[in-house]
Amino acid sequence: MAEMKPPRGSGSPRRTPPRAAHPLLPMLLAAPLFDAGSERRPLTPRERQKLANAATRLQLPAGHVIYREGDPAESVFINGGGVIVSYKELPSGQRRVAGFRFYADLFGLAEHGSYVNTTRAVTAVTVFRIPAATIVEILRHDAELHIQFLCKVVDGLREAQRKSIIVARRDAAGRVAMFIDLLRHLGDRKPLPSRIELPMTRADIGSYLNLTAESVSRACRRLSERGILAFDGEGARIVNRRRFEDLVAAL
Amino acid sequence: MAEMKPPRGSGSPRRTPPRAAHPLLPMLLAAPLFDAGSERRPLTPRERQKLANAATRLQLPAGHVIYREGDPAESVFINGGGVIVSYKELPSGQRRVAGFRFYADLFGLAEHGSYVNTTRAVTAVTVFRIPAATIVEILRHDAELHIQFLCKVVDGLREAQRKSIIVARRDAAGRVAMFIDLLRHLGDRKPLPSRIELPMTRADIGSYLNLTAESVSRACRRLSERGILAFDGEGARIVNRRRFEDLVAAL
DNA sequence: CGAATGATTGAATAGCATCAAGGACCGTGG
DNA sequence: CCACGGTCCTTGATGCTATTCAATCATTCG
Repeated sequence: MAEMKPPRGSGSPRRTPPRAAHPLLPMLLAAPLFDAGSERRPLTPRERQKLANAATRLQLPAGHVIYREGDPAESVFINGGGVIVSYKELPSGQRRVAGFRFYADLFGLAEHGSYVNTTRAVTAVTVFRIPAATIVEILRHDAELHIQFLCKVVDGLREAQRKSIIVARRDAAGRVAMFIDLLRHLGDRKPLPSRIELPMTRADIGSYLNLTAESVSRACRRLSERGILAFDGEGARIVNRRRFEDLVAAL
Repeated sequence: MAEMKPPRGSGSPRRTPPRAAHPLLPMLLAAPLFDAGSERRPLTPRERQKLANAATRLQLPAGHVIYREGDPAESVFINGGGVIVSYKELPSGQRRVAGFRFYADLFGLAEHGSYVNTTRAVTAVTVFRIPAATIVEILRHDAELHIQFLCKVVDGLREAQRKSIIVARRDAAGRVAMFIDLLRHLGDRKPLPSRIELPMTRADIGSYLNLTAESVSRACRRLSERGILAFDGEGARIVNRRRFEDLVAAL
């Protein structure tokens, strides 16, 4: 009765290759604060070069832990390609995924000198590491870049609030659909893709959505059965856009 | 069997008076980004004066809507005293409370020139309104204040993440306890208070915690029955600190 | 006093978590 | 080449807990 469902099993770290627009220079993309209508303004080549001069470029394999919660925060990071997961380890040993960081995302902002989350590479990634003291000095002397930085942090705040909205739904299928829609809108792709990569595990997705991996699995199956999404090896394809968007908007 | 529970009913907007440290000047309090050990540095009198010169001071009654989601974002705001709730209206008519803003909190940051949430005064409040163009100009020319601003935004990001952790709990009583603990730690009060004001409605608390007002009510009753908290008119008192902290830490 | 708002309580339902088991895939080592 | 262990995904049966629907009570305001 169940249609052919391509199981996903994979015994090891993921290996989706990162794809970066301009692999050698760090990039930030953030929505502007006050200028209505204006599109995301990317960093200028000069600004990127200024960051690059202060940054160390790292290539890390999937599974690599970039920093741990509580470590002294000596650097901030910019994702140069690939997917990174940010999470908290709870006393019970459980993980709570705070979010995923994609290309041009900023992460590693500290509180009182320590990192608040642990971050781990989901796929192979490129990251730019910038010493904290250096970035403060750069921002102090470059008001324009400072504002871009501020915009990016505000972006992070919006994402956290969007997450709250998603998690507030009670139906697991709706949460998964909204999660996929969230990923779909990342990076400002002009034609919204109909296929979305899901390199993270079901457990990671579930931890982000406040669901168990089992519930995520069941939700995916229901979405398949309803003809809304199709799940293949490491991604999902939107089968019926109408119903998908209706489900996402159904709040 | 149920012990005397002072019901809370109140037919109208709340009227808890705001208490501000220095009512005439705007204030921001934010944890520093990288300096380990250093306490929250408040704004200097000069910085406060600079903001005050650009700000309009407003006194608003409880229930007053400060701005609505989607309005053109012409100003940013600093809470000068009182409690403000920030929420989103969903198509279904439901509300999702994003958070509460207290003294020295910053709010009204836009995305693409529009406000993303609606904010409403829970109690009578004092707010400082600063035109967007002005604040950008100030930050552009005052790197130190700009960094304070950035710290405050990062603070907001942390709060949103803490909310995610709270909401991830399954038991309603635990969520309510963590919510009360969150409020307890606001403002950096030296001796943590054993009584916490709850000027917002059960529905608002529930919306913040992803619970119905009924569930909040039941959770409060259970916390009473277990001798952990006592609820009076518009607040809660910690009866057994040990068990309260155990419950809050139980993750 | 009557209307409105908010809080509380009760009973039935719906939905996810839990526990348990099985299967698919990958890398490794004999 | 193939068997093995590990990781991840899937599926099933059961129990628990918040939601829902409904009713009641308290308080404030006109």
